[in-house]
Amino acid sequence: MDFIRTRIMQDMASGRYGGRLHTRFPPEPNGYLHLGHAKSICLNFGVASEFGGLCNLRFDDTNPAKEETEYVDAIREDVRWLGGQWDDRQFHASDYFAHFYACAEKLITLGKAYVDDLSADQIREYRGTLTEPGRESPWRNRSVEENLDLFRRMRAGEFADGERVLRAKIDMAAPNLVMRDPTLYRIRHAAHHRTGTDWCIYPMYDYAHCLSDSLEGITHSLCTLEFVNNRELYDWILDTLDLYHPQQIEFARLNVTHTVLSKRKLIQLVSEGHVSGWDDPRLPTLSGLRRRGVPPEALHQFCRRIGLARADSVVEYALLEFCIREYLNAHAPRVMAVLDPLKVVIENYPEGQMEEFDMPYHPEDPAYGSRTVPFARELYIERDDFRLDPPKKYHRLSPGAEVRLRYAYLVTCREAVTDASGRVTELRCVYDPESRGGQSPDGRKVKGTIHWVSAAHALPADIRLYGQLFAAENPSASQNFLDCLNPASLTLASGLLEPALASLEPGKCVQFERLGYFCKDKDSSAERAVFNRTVTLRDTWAKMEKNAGGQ
RNA sequence: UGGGAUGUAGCCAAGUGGUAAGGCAACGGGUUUUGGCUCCGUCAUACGAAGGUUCGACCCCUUCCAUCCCAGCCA
Repeated sequence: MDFIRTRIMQDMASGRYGGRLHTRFPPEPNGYLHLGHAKSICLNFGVASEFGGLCNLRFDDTNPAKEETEYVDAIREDVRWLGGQWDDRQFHASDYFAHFYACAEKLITLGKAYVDDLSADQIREYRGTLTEPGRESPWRNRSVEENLDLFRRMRAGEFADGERVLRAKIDMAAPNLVMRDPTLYRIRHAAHHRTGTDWCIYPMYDYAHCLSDSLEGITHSLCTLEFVNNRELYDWILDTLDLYHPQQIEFARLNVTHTVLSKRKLIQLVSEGHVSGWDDPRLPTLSGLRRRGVPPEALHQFCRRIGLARADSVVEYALLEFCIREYLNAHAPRVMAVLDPLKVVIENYPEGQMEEFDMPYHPEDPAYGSRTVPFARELYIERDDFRLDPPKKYHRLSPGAEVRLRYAYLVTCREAVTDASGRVTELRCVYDPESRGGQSPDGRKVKGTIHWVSAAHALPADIRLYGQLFAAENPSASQNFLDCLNPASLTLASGLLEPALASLEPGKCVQFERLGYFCKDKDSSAERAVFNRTVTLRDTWAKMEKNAGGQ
């Protein structure tokens, strides 16, 4: 049990909020959601359902310059995909602009806020530094009447952008810089994606967030660690206004190796064309992960396993891969596909003959049913499943060696045909007719089993093989994170699929046996399917070879 | 340098005075018609460091060290 759930249980037991639990997921609609947001979604919606509470979806749209409706729609889709249920509780900070304004007038009346004529640069100068206290603005002690008048005129549009701001009157010598008369409102003559030109003054995050939480009756306002300093202001505003007061609790944000989870960097990757879009399967965006074939359940497991604490941490990408494999192993139908084809001719199999094998879609779960797969004299196998000069412990095909063609027959390689350059172009094999289904008729041991497709029946397909977007473990540590971009993050292959795959719907995930999990992409056409590799299978053999090569 | 937060294995993370959970990774082995899955085993004399309190300290106290956050009219 993590510290937040522990605390929620205590609060519910003590009746602190009348035994209620109400959280919120408050994204700013200025970009797409990513893995870091998944952690927050799983937390906020998760605790709500675990403890019989509610979780609101709230768009923190207080900055008209950055926010767009496109992002609102994308965020809704992503949250829904992850199972977040907000029912009729989709809110927007912009819904509360009138309330925020009224609270601001009250703060002024209380003598706790003032209109400042200082420029942005001057405000910065007056703020002081980490070690020196700030100085009070010359406009700090205006009368309530003058402040009210000025603020109303700000709202009426009488001033230009940047001309004045509304500030809280707290303490310019506060050791916490957030408390040195923070800005509450700024003037922005800009159209807001929801309120249009109704307003030309917009509230700041610190001001809007606590008031939104309070208005919605939030009990536990969960946010990331960089807001620890802001909690003092959160509390100050609510206390000063004497309003219902939720509890802000901070947790460490998620970091994952080999990727970036900063909105700024993600926007840059998309806008500069380093990736194909927000849903590029190499991106850690939820839409990218979805397109890659990552099931939402895998993300839930991931969020459960990464834990929740207050220490900065970087989770290894391998853990995400583990969670993806874990779910897909149990839920993805098995099929056969060859990504790097090598032709095989079964010399003793009659020309023109064809037979069909019934193969289960899932070896451990009969409920997945089966399909038939055609077998004929000419096949394709994976080029990597043959070696002219096999290393020790190589269980696959090589001259004279026998392997099992998955669910079909045992075959022995008689000859490898090579071209002038020495490249193997074709394998001449013989099969054992007694081994139908892949049985060993006399109990002889055949260690290797390889996948295959019938040359005459195979479906061509484009396969996108994705690797890490960044070669470096921590791209953000580099001077320019773009320098860490992995040039091999995407490689294209022309594969051959077993015919049953013709009817697979886009968005569905399957396991290409012995290769990995693949998701049919929306770019697929009737003539040619496109598959994205979600994740490879664990490959113990590749690891053995690599370790042996290192010696 | 002021304030705040955090240090437990390669990576996460429990433990909150009674003698270091769990997961990932790694390594070894069994099983296997996926070199997949699965199963079994190994993996911190040690909790940032040094002192102190205590019968007993990861836990309490003191000092120190390291890392992260804050000087937007961003969130």
